Amino acid sequence: MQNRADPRLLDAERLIQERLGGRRLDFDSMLAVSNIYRAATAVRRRAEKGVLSEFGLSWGGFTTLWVLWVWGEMQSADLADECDLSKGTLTGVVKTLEKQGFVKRTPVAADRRKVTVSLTGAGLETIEQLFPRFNLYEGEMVINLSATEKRELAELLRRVIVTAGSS
Amino acid sequence: MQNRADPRLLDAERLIQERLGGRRLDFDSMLAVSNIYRAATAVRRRAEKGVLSEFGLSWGGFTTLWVLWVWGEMQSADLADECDLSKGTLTGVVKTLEKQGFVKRTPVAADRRKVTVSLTGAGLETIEQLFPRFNLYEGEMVINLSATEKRELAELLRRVIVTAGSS
DNA sequence: TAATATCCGTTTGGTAGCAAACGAAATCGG
DNA sequence: CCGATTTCGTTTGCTACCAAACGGATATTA
Repeated sequence: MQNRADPRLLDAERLIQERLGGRRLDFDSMLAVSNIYRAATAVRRRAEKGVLSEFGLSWGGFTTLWVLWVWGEMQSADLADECDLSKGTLTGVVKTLEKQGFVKRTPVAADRRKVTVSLTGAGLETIEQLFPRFNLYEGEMVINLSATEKRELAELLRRVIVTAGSS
Repeated sequence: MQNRADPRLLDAERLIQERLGGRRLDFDSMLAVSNIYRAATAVRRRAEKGVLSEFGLSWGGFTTLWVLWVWGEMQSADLADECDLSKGTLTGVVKTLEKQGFVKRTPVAADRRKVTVSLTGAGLETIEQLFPRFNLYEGEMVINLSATEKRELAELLRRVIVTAGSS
């Protein structure tokens, strides 16, 4: 374990080990989990400040647009699920996107409790313009990883998602 | 690349490739970045629903308590920095923690613009009880990773943090 | 088929989070 | 010194997010 590889982040980690080293703690898991969260925050902030703000979109708004683009028209509950948002939150996100003209809601005739959400023309145009640029940002953020490392990272995270997600 | 390793998550990924495959996109980066975010959400939710809610703490509140535990009394700006929160957000988190009696704010005599934040006795007791349990949760969430893989994951994420964080 | 239970999206009430404006306090320049 | 600038933490206004309560619509069952 080359523990001195990156001088920028490990100082704090070493301090923590000194402070808490007396206790029987699982440092490997601690560092893995806390870095997941820190990385996610950094990535989100960068994307929001960069591309997304130009289009007036939050991370959640972008995700919703993107899911609708890939999957097409969707029922509200499924959309919430796919976007990994509670249904209450999704209502708000869709409301905002509707105001912006990116999305439209359509009542389902067969079951009047239900609603489907779909992209408008403007929404489609926006996501088609936006996504390639977003993807460039993604590339920048993992620029220090080789292709193999990216796949490795994705695979390791996949396992965490499965474990942590099955609450 | 064994792309069929985990049947649970890859279906959507394959669909995406089918839908977007015609475009010249960087899928490796896309999957790495989006999995970072999904993993972070899963991890946070699980921790909040599990241990943290028992102590009436949010993720941010926990982080703040933890940082104060490791680093000791801190000035507000440094604390915000270390917790990776804006100073405005930190004011709110500290206000909540203060209400709960976990933390106290002390004006700095030498510079009356400044304030230091520190754990109260109850705060210290709480984090000392809480952290080992939180750490067990962390362990559970990466239970499907070997020790080497955990360190690998932490290291890959460290590089992402450095790149994405230097905005 | 009427009462009950379940299901669906929205609303509500709360915390969290950010950026930008703010006001008080310290520092700097002349 | 004294005015202008910078540096703090807080406040403000906004979006996002969740859980739980809600109310209308559909299913179930007796």
